[in-house]
Amino acid sequence: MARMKAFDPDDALQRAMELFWRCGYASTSMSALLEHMGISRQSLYDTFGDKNSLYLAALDRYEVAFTELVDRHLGNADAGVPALVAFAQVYVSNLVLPKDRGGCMMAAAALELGLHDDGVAARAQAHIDTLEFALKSAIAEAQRRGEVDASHDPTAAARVLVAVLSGLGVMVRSGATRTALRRTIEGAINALVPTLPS
Amino acid sequence: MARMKAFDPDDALQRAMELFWRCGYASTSMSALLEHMGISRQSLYDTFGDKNSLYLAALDRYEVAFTELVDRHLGNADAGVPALVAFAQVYVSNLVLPKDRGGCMMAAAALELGLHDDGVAARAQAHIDTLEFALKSAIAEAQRRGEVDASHDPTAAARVLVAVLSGLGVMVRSGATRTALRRTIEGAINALVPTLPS
DNA sequence: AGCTATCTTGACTGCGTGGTCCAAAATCAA
DNA sequence: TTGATTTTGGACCACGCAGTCAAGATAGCT
Repeated sequence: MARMKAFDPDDALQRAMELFWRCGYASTSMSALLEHMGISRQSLYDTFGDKNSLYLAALDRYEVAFTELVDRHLGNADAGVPALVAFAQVYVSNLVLPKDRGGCMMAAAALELGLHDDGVAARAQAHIDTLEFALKSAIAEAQRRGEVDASHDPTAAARVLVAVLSGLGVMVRSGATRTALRRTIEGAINALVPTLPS
Repeated sequence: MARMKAFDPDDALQRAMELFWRCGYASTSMSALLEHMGISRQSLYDTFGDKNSLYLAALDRYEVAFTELVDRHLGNADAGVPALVAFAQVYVSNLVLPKDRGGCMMAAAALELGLHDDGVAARAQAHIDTLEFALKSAIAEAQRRGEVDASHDPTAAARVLVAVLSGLGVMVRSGATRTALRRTIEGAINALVPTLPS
């Protein structure tokens, strides 16, 4: 037959995601992508199509990783408030860690393109729904386990938490420190899902 | 002397702000700005300098209008929970109204450029500080007036509310409806600043 | 009227863009 | 070896970009 692919498309996509994540869509040039992905121009277009397709693929890859993260922390049926707090910590770390204050790629995508690109808007909406459902489930489970007052509405609390987490993505790019983010999300959890004195 | 300026620089800047608001920085071309501002190329460069300066000026104009809005609702010394709720309503309207789901220009600016442009990051930080301070003051006043339990920490609550409001800007560009936004912010206020039964 | 400062129009310049194409080199299987 | 197929690199294209310049029209002032 013929020659095998010499580069790992998954690695290349990962690299593309990193650059899109840091610089957004419009400000990321194909030349910069080529350099950062470490493959040739021809290979890129053959494997991923045009810039838009590559971006959407990168966004999907981001979402897969995000969903895994959510599942790992909140997927278990017995995930209560401690799991929720742990998830929040990791979420903040992921916002701050990528090199330097990377923020949330999906939030950036929604703000930059959501208004004009239905594909991006749909993905952002799915992202939000995923997060809200996982949070709602965790809160409901916490109530079942008696950690949280049953009078709270898990859906409403989850909705607010999603907004807070989305807001952190904005704040981190405005220069907010890691501790500021942690204080914010901890304050939100304390107010929205107050643990009962046992 | 000489001929008077034939166009109103303030109007022109307002127009520029609208376009930057809707399309962001990188995706807004000077040609599009010329058309939307309704002035000639030369006038634009003479009056506002290059693209970056124009953007920062537009951002400043946005912030001035925003600060006025905040002052109008939360500036009075006797602004309590009702004023806070009213402000939230107007805030949501402003997110949704500009043509179609305009979102928050400052949030978009922070996400698109905050990482690479210190001027933008500083403005976004100032925006957040302004909002947080006004909210904190209103919450503290509400406590003084007995509307809210004094055990709450106004600073912490204000911080979370800022995050929620920032998050709304992300959600609206993901396709969230006006009612979804209102439910979210109302849920946040109810949880963070619960009005005492009188 | 004459002067002067501004506005408008349109052409122009580099430059960077996304995207295509080609050819040589490299690598696999038969 | 041969043939198929991918990789790489560079050349190339049309286009849009931000920004500049010059010439002419227009308006206020003395």
